Amino acid sequence: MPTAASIPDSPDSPGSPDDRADRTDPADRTDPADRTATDRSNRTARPASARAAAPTGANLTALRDHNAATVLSLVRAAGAGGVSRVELARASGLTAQAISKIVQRLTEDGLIAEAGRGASTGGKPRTLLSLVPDVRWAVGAQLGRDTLTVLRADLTGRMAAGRRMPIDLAGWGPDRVLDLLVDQVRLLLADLPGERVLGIGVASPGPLDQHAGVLHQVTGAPAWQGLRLREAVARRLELPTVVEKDSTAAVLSALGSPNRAFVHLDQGLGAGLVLGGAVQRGARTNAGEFGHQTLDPGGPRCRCGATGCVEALWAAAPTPVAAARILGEAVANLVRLLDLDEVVLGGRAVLAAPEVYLAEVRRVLAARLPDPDWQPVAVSVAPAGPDAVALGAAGLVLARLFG
Amino acid sequence: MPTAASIPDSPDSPGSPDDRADRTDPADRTDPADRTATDRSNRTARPASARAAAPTGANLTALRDHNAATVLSLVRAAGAGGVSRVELARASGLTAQAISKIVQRLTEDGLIAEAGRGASTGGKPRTLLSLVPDVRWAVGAQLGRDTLTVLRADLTGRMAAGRRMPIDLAGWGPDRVLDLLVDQVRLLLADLPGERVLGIGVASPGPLDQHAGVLHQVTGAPAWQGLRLREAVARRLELPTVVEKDSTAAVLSALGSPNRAFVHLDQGLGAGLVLGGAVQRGARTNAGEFGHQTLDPGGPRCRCGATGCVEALWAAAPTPVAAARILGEAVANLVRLLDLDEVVLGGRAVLAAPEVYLAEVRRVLAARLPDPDWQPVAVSVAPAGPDAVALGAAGLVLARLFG
DNA sequence: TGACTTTATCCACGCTGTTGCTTAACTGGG
DNA sequence: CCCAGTTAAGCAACAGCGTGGATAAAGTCA
Repeated sequence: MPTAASIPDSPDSPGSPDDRADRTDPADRTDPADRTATDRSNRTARPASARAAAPTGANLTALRDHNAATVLSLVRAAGAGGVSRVELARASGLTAQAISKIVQRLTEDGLIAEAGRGASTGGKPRTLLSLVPDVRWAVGAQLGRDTLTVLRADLTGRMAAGRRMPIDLAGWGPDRVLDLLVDQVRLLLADLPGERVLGIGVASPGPLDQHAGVLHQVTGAPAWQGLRLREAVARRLELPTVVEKDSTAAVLSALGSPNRAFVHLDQGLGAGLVLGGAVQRGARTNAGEFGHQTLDPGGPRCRCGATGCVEALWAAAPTPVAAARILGEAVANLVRLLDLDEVVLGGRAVLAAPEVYLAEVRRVLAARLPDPDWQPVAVSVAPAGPDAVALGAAGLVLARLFG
Repeated sequence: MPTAASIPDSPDSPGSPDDRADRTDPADRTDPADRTATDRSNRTARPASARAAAPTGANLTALRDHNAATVLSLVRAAGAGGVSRVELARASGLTAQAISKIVQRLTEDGLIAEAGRGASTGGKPRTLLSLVPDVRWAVGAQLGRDTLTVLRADLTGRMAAGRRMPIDLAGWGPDRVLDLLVDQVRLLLADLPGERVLGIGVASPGPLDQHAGVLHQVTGAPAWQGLRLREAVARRLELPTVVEKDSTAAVLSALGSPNRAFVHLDQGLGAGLVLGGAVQRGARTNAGEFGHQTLDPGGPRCRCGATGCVEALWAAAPTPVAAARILGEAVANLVRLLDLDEVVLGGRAVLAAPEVYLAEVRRVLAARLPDPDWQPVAVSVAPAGPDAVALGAAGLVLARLFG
């Protein structure tokens, strides 16, 4: 159930359309800088987009940043209760001395602070440390087909302020929508010094090139095709900008298992994947096309042209329970293929009947995966509710800080 | 097509059954040491096996090892042609000085050596470096239900020697099979000094706990249930030992795209996944259960109890082409969900009719994914042929060295 | 032949985490 | 009440990492 407070709708829509060079030719989508120079593998059938597996070297700065992110991440995971240096040392594998130094730096930066003392375990009691939530902020935005959501999140990933308003992505075109986006972000950040804003994450319907920040064709919105979204937003707001597919962003809307999926059932069906602790985007950053998994070759024809896609079966289901069951079957496939232990359900279709989806997905999972080797799988509804995508987009910015 | 030379069959089977304490109670499968101590997340429905996301700290030793592995990996990727220090510096992001130091250390260890000079680009010609393949060896073994494969691979991942022999996994029981395994490995390593052997990787049918190295139930072979396979092998051979599921091991049998799958169609159907450059095992190290993806709820009943599993549909297919088409449909789902750009087909069922599978999978992929956003996907048959699983198990050991 | 370019190394340096030791802070027995 | 024992955290010296500037080596080209 969506427990967190959600954004109040606020219908106002300024924005003046003017033409800028944000468009790119759909032909040259790939960034040549992304390809490694020393790529002389002698395999016969070489995949086209063998993007740098980035086995990149690390220097002392990278080492320090890595350890700082590690510690910060552990402090965040501890929540308001706090953690002691001793616990940080044990969990990170670093020595107590190293932890002390790192904690000192983080404290000087204002990111963490002492938060009381723990019970003594026979000697000097541990000093507890916790995150200072509001020294840095991340902005998250969701460009929906009919809705724009903009919010501000603190370091713990909690939403502090936000607005949601109706738009017409296809009809208005990029300039008007982006101008509106920019105005709303400026309102959110009005009383904040710029150096305390880490950046902005913008979630959009796919497919897109996440790395380059360029949209591909957005079904039914030709004006957006080839838009250099990251550049466009970064230039207007002068903030570090990250672009992400909506369902992928959503998986970062809350902390969770290192092997989890966010199943986003809105106008389309997508899945955001975190596997082995890392967000998975795939070779062309299009991973998570969950809606067009074939679940029944004899099923109804889908708008994608194929037959028996999950999305088509779901749309054709006679009752809400039947629709939820279809989703459950697809989720069972997902869990089994990737060995997930957490599935978060979200998107408007789910939020319209959360109990039905929760119950049916759990039921199908229990039936399809009776073997204890595959249990338990935690199934829940996105705590951020309708803000999950935008909050996850903000989480994408926070992720830079936490490793 | 399986081009590489494959292991000659050699039927001999010593091995004396004696009882050792390699068994573990199936109840205490999880290793308590794997769980983080500072795990006090306040989520309500916490997944049971939220194994340490391991945001572990790094010290200077780890930094050095990481950079050495990075460089070594780049040298390996360059193949026999070699790479220069300058290219290594550019690809790794390290300075030329750092590369020089690292190269010096690696050369002293005998892992790499100079391999001629490149053409001058206007000044002193570059000194080319390449891997010395046979200074270290990795052993790979596949415990099949009816076959034992044991081989030795050099640093480039090429098989140097190996044997394959029939066994009866269920009938013989662990001790006889493991004794045979140990004898065969000793034969393979007879003329090698121990310090040049990096370790052994053992692939087995799943499910298993890869991290703990403990088998779960092996269908039809109750004597193997709960066997501490890693400990048992490590104790007998006194070598670093890694255990892996067969299909997961196979994905490491050759270098390839950072987003690829090895589809292993043998007695069962499994998939080994490399996503984002990392092998994916999932929450309970059971990822890749590809055979029991539901592809047609109205289909025939599977031995797993459900209906319409890929495996059941495949088995029920009237012709080899129809069977290959089923696999193609399942692979199309996989490619679309994870955005893969490379799929390798292997296992005896594929190797029995490689052209049929290759053609059908390619055909279905082209039909199911007409959108250029999803192309090209390189589809091939495992170059290592029947040795893919064992070679991948050896690759698992090599992976330690290459990062 | 000599100027120039590129490659690779030498050496001093700053910064990292580590080690050994000291100080701080609390528990609990006599 | 005191003091031994225990645990937490900081201080100082240190080894090892990659970096930056200078330099030698080995080619090209006019």
